[in-house]
Amino acid sequence: MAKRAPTNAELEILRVLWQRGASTVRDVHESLDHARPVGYTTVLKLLQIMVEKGLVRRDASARSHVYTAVASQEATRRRLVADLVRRVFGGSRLGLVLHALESTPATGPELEQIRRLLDEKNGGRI
Amino acid sequence: MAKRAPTNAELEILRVLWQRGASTVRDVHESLDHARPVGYTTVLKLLQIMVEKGLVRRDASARSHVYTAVASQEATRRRLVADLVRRVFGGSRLGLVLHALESTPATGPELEQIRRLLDEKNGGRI
DNA sequence: GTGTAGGTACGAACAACTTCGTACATAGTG
DNA sequence: CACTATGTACGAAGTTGTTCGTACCTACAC
Repeated sequence: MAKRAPTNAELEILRVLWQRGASTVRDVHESLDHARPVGYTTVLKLLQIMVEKGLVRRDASARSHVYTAVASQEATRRRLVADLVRRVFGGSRLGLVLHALESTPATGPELEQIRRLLDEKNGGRI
Repeated sequence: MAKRAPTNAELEILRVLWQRGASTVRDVHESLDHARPVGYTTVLKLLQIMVEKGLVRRDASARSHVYTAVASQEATRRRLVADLVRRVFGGSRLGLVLHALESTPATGPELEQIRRLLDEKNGGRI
């Protein structure tokens, strides 16, 4: 492991890669949120850095290199959530859960979904 | 608002202020986690910056200035969790809740606590 | 062949964070 | 008074993240 967590700009690029799958710089550049325009070479540079960090893999066999996310969105979320838990909740994952539950809108279907998940967990344990 | 979120080093200082209440630079410096030692003037500088950012208030009436956290720990947590939800879960707070629940250790008492909170929320509605 | 469109590489600049050295002020002690 | 201990202020350097300009390469159309 020892991989540094993705930064903000890197996360935006990863989001594109997770959604589109393997992509060229151009693909990523065009798929990026157009609300905050960013230069083509900026995306290129970021992807190069991300290769060095081990966040993406590069296939350079074609003229336009093709990039793929190394870590899954789920794994990355775990990583980032764990960081937050450590930094902000003193390492207590339960702390985050309770906090998140408290400030979550209590619409019926959502509560249902949560309750279902809880039941499953309970079912798993004896 | 428009306040920038506290950085890592700032969070560590805030943790001390929340725990100890109003404190001098020396207080904070000594209470800081000694695992990663940091210079006295570093803490001072950080506190000065935090005053500018509006993260802490300073009482300069005594020779040793006294600093107090402006935002509560709870409010700061809300802020940071909201940032994470935006950056990592595309703004879906429920996404975070489900994620956090899934990767939370399912010890009995904890599940109980969560269930109780859920019941309260339900009671609140309707 | 020549030119152009589209590609990569890379250096440089700026901003934010973090750290600390150094300068300077002042309370208190002998 | 002189010295020391304890404060604050501030500049500056190192690091990381982000952005982009510029240089250079090459496929392809004419």
